[in-house]
Amino acid sequence: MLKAFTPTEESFVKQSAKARPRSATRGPPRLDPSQREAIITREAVAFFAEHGFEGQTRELAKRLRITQPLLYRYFPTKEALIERVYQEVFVGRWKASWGKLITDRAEPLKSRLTQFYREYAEAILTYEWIRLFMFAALKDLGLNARYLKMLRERVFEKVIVEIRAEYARPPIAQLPITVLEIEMVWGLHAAIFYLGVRQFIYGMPLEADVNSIIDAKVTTFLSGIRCILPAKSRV
Amino acid sequence: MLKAFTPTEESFVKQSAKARPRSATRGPPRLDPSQREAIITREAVAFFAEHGFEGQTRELAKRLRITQPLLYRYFPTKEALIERVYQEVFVGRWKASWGKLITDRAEPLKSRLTQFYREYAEAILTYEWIRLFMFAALKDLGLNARYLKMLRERVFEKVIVEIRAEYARPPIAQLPITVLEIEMVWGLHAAIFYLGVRQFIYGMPLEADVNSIIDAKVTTFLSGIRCILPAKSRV
DNA sequence: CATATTATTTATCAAATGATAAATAACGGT
DNA sequence: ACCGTTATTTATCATTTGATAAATAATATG
Repeated sequence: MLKAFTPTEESFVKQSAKARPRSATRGPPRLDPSQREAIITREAVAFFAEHGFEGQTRELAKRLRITQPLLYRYFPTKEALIERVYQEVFVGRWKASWGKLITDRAEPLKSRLTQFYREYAEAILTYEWIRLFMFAALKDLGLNARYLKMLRERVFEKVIVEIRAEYARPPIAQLPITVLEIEMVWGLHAAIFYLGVRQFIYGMPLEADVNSIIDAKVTTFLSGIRCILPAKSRV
Repeated sequence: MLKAFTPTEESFVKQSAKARPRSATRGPPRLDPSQREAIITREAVAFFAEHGFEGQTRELAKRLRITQPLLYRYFPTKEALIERVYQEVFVGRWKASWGKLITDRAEPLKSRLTQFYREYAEAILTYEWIRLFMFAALKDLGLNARYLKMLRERVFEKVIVEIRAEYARPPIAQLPITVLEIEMVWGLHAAIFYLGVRQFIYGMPLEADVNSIIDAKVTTFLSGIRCILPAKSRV
């Protein structure tokens, strides 16, 4: 049974003039294509996050209160819809401001890192992001390789550059990033990501506040990384 | 032991007397049921680890060089086969000796922890274990909830008990395990598990030796946990 | 109101997929 | 060497599932 559509949903979109009292069991009438597409995308994000990409188009359509062939008016294939979901979540939730946040030496290093990881955690520690990322990673290595390459370039390497500068170590142009350094940053990243795994894949609610955990992890990270930085440059 | 036979393939099993030169394109003839079942299980572990549990029985059969209906002679349903895979990997690779290893106070605490996590890492940091665990977790929360409950009881709590004892803190019967304590142990566990995620889900080879990483993580863990242990008991 | 446009549905296809039943053939016992 | 047992295959079913084409109906426009 189609549960009578909710007020919070798309019910009021495009109910322009006549306040048409549609038959209650029926979905909304002819929506504007751009609206419909947005609605489909939004629901697809939630749907595939829950069921994985093997989730069936018919079930997705049912959740949308539309028929399954209508999906194919907006997306040529299921794969195209999934691609759109990727864009929406992995690209759309990346904040362009993060690069400058990390490298803004007007702020103390620790507060920059804390701030960045708080924002990053807020972006990725969601049911959708974590599960979709894991589903995508298990499905094919390509997508995640791209994402993690970006993460390394835009975050990991920048973080190490800043740390080197902070502690007066040789710049990476002079002494390339070491395995130990990158491993430390991976460790910090892993700790935060794993909070999402615990919550949204293992289904175990976190007992502590995320921001406190992040603050603690960043502190530990910074105190730990001093031990493995390369020797000071003797200028 | 099931894996006792055959270095590489099932080719030589049961080629008893006559050394029958079967047509090369054909699979082996009538295998002993217990052997066949073991072979199917072994291949199913690899197959589902690669493709997830939506992997198709026909493709699995092809890899086994048998026909698909033969699978149903050994396992009533696909679900039963998956259940067997769970058993084989998650139950079968758990070592009963770990409990005593952790609590054996004849050994120093640090070497006990290092030894345990080295052995545990050796068991779970495999393509099969990591991916199957993640597939299972994403599919339904039930299985992993069971596993993680076991992990908490048989490892996490024991570790905290040992640490409390080592540093002369109140026993957990007197002062229950705190959120911070369990969070620290989770963190250590996460770090090790994430090594597997990087390798086998993200497809990024590790640049450092696993044992060295574990030693370092255990060291960091032990130095970090002293700060968050409850106050000493004043007896 | 009449008509064109098009968002949406209905009907349906073809391939995939888990599962079953009957036919076949390899092996062991006598 | 024969024969019964049974491991294995062949043939096939019933759903499921991504996708397409045609029919329907809501909206805009004149």
